[in-house]
Amino acid sequence: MKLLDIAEVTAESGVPPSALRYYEEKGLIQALARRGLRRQYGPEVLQVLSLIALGKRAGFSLEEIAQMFGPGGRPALPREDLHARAEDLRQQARQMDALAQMLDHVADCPAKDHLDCGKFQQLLRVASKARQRAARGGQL
Amino acid sequence: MKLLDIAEVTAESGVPPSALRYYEEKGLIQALARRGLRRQYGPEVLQVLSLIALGKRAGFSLEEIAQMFGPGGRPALPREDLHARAEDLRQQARQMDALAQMLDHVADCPAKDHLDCGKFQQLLRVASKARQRAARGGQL
DNA sequence: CTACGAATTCAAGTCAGCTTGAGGTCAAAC
DNA sequence: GTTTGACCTCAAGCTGACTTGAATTCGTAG
Repeated sequence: MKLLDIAEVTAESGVPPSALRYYEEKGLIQALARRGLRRQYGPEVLQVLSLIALGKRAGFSLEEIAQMFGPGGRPALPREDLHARAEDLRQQARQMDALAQMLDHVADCPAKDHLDCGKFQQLLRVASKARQRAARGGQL
Repeated sequence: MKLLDIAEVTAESGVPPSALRYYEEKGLIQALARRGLRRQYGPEVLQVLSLIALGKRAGFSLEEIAQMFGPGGRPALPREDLHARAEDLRQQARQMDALAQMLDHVADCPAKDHLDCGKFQQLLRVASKARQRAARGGQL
């Protein structure tokens, strides 16, 4: 079982050493051993880092990510919460698709102001709808 | 044309006055007038705020949002950039759906560690794949 | 016309997520 | 055995997105 030096983890993941140490401090990853002072990571750390990157992109805080995927292997959250978050994510994914459509649209729409454009308005309504009082977050 | 007091905007949008003033300072919104010192907003500010909320959820900075949807009505970015961002967003939306599946899965999967679970691994691969060297961001 | 309360400005503070720098340690190459 | 260079720790600094608080300004109700 090959162990990775912090620099190797950085090379393969793109995550700088300072961030890796920070993640460790926050309980998201851990080195399997030390050689002298130096951290030695197992290969699976790369997957955990993918997971962290994914979670961050989805807007989760490091703390939330740790609760869901942190070392321990098992989430520190009740099943129902996990399913709720999943539902939220799907909602968010649809909003993102709508936003993508809006960007494509404004790129080519001739209107002087995107808010004047019916198509744009409609996309915005769709994107903002259905999220009325959905869990995480709040009102807008 | 009815003008809105800052408190009304807050009431309808959920965005606190301090944040509204901050957005104005950053050029994302603007009041149509002042009554004395008090800002008077047009109703369309609510749509702009929806747009901001959407953009934030998608991980854009306020500056990026201003470039895309800021006052001026027209994006301050070349068409190609907008389409590129749209493509990125769709990618991200798919990643979010994958993450949702992962959450649903870990909620019920009996494995002691999610990384031991083949299904989970597969979902992670799918989510992390295809984004190898896609524009915005970098390596992981 | 005074008083109230909602809004204003401006400076400073907060939090997350890192980065940077100084000073120290240690494995491996020479 | 010493030097080198990668890594370490710890404290301080930075950016983005706001919030908070003090001191002030006004429109409106009485």
